[in-house]
Amino acid sequence: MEKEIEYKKIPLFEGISEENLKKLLYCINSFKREYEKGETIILEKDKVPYIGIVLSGSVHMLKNDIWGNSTLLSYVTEGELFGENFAVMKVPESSVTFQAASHTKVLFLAASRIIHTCENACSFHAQIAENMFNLLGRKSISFMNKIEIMSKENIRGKLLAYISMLAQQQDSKYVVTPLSRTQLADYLSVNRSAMTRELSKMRDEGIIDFDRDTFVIK
Amino acid sequence: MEKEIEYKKIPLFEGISEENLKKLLYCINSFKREYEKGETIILEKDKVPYIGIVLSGSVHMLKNDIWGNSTLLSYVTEGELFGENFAVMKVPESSVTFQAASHTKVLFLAASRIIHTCENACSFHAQIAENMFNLLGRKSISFMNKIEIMSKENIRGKLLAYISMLAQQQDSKYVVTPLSRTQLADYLSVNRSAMTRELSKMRDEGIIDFDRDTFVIK
DNA sequence: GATGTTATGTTGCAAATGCAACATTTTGAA
DNA sequence: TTCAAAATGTTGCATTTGCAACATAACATC
Repeated sequence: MEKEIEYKKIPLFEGISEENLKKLLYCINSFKREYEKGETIILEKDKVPYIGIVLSGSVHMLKNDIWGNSTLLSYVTEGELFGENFAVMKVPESSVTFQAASHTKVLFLAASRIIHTCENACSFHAQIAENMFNLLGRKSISFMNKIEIMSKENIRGKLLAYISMLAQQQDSKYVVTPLSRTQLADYLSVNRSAMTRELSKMRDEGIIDFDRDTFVIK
Repeated sequence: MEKEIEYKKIPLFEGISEENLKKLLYCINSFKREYEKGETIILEKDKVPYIGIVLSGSVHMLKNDIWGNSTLLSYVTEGELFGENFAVMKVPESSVTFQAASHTKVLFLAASRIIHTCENACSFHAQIAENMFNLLGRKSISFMNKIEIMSKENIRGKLLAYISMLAQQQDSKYVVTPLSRTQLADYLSVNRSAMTRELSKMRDEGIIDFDRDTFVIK
């Protein structure tokens, strides 16, 4: 059995002392649940007034279309949130399914208790709301980045947009990608072999150079 | 000169009475500014501790890559927010440029005054925080939808994913799209004529039917 | 209604991409 | 180390897509 992540390492709890966290977890109606591999955590169309935090294991986010085809949209690992986009809505209905990818422990927090400050307006309560804003903004920005990259007309455009984004983030012309080739092709939604072919072409044309996980912009 | 949108029609201010709104706007350090067409509102890498609301005109969101190419990412019209994803971050630095697309009036609100409840914990202050959570969640979900659609391997897949999404939202097999063909091709990041060609093929194969802005799933 | 403008549909052709099959390299477990 | 599994690179070929050019339809303005 995998160990649970320490609460102090969870980004949503950043800046909250351990004693306060205990009180807070009680105050915001938190509860834990475990799921077997493959078990559904939240089903499409479910009401989700809760934000989930993965304590151990991992969670897949799936989307079913009206013909019944299922697509893996993303996955959530230890310490990360899921369902928060839906939970903060006025009508907190999920449009995706969350499923345990392995044996998984989840901590649920009532979103309304984070969105609305409590009567006693405790400082740590304000802190978790602030952290929540942060995380929502961060996720939105990463979505924006992906959309910007994916909207490029061809594979070369996507690769250049991706590398450009890394260069801006890392502020260098030597950039390191956290994704393997297979993962990168998946992220860009392009064929893996077509992608490596394009990378080779770009190297031949002297636009970029690369070695393993490092790209050089010329 | 275009008229400003009424404050009560701005989603961020929903549920706040006019008297309270006046106090609130003062409390959260709001201020108005006008921009000429083409004028830069927020430049990439700028610190943006403010959330912008378009009162009249419209704003373009642009992204520059490291080679200097500029891409139009989206546009923001009357009553809508911009910069909020960046403003709610701990380090509120924009990674995009905002530019007035026409003569534009903008209302700025200090994000920190929305994120942190004020000392007197007024109810309308809590309301705007709640609205802000709502809007962030909503934007995130619309990004997710777009990513899901764009990650389909080919034009047919994208069209089907788009139509499926509409069908789920409208809960019907007869769906109405708010986008023209040209706009839809743009949204899906595909060539317009290739898209209409694919639509015709799909009709020939009996998968869908369509007339103007209505699609029928068979 | 006349007329110019924009959106939409159609098609041939060139280019880009996906696919499959295979060689090579890297990784991880025993 | 040794071996199997997974990741990566390469290439020919079929398919898809973008592009350009054009015809037609819808729309707006006078």
